[in-house]
Amino acid sequence: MKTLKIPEATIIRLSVYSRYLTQLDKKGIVNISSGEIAEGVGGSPAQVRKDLAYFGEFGTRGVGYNVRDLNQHIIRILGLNKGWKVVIVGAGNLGSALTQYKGFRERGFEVVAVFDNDVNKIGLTLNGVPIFPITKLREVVKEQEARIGIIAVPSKYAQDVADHLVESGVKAILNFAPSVISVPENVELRNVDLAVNLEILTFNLALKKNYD
Amino acid sequence: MKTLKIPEATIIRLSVYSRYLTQLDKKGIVNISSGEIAEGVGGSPAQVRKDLAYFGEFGTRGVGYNVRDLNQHIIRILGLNKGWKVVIVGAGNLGSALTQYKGFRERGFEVVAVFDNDVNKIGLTLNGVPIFPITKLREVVKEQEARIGIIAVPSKYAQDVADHLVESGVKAILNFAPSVISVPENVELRNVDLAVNLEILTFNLALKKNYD
DNA sequence: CTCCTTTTGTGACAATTATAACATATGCAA
DNA sequence: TTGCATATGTTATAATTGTCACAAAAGGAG
Repeated sequence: MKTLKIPEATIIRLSVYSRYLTQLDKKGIVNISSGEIAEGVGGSPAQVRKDLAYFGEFGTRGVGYNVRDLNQHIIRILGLNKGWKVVIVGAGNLGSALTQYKGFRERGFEVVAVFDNDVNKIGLTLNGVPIFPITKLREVVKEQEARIGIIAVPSKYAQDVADHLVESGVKAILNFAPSVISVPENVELRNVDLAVNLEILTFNLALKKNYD
Repeated sequence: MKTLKIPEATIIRLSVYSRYLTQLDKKGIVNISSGEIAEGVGGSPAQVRKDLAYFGEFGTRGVGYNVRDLNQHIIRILGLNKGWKVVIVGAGNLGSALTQYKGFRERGFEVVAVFDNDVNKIGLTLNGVPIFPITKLREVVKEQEARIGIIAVPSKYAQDVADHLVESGVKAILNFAPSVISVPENVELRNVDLAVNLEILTFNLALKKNYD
């Protein structure tokens, strides 16, 4: 179990495995093989085993894996057993949708606050999550001990918001604004560019010329 | 210019370059070097040149690239010059947000319709985009010649919606539901799992143990 | 207890992707 | 026109990631 240099693709797959295992667990399935996992998520058995092998030995030779047990291991590997608190900046369409997104809670994330400048929104709640003015960011982050910030504001404010988040003590940022932002290297940053995903699709369509 | 086997990472970067070039163009900047692009998007000059080299020679040695010209080339490479029409299935929080997301239009995508089962939503519009019942999917897709479908429904309906989209003639699907779905191989599929992105962040935080 | 089947974990190999180095082309100045 | 500075395009090299094959371990049957 050497923990250095894990491919990001492996992390993404582990996340998918975990989701799948959660499903199986709910169905009452107890045991599963790498081959069945591969089939369930669309991959190869060898890949599944290799991904897991980065972190230890979780199966039994000749038998396979215990669904719940393996899922617990993956959840721990991904750090999801810590109950992360998340703040979202931007209560527009996207910010509101993310705040109410059930998929976050299901995976152990709790959105504790949303921030916006719009005086008409401040004081309201989204699904029970309070909307604060941006000026309260630092205070709330400290008080709630939130470690993750999500940026859901227009591009031109993204860097500014990122700076505020960093200054407030957030350790990881998920940026939905389609702009390049920079943060200190002790802060994790990930960009989700919604348009880019469509562009990859159109590139492939254009390449294969099968769009009509 | 051999068009085979382009790394997906290259496509993602091209998309980012293009966004950056659009910014520069608006600022009136005419020329740029691979080094400046690299600095602007956070990469290396060699990487920028290599990415472009997959598709041709767009620069002038000793000089650099013409901003607008290069951007046009990339836009063409990504297939964005075709004015793609998009339908979104699911008018919940996420579907609504995506429908009104300005970033799509800025990159040449037009959301022409949203579909939902909720009778209270049908007939309404989101930012001018009409909401139809799912039963109208095929008809609208055909009529509008939409080629891209976005899935923004709960996981358990995702596969079903995907089947409907494929049956309606859509050639590419962007799936926001956190579930594994399958489509015929002549249909492009891409998954955007919002929780996975947070999980990659927490994995890195957990690894570095710098979250407190 | 031994053999046989099954499925893991791993080490060797192959493919892919990124980095670096360099030769080539361009523009400018003298 | 020649030489120099600059920045591209490309080839070679390195690093990373994925695939494959197989030995090792477990469980069950005889």
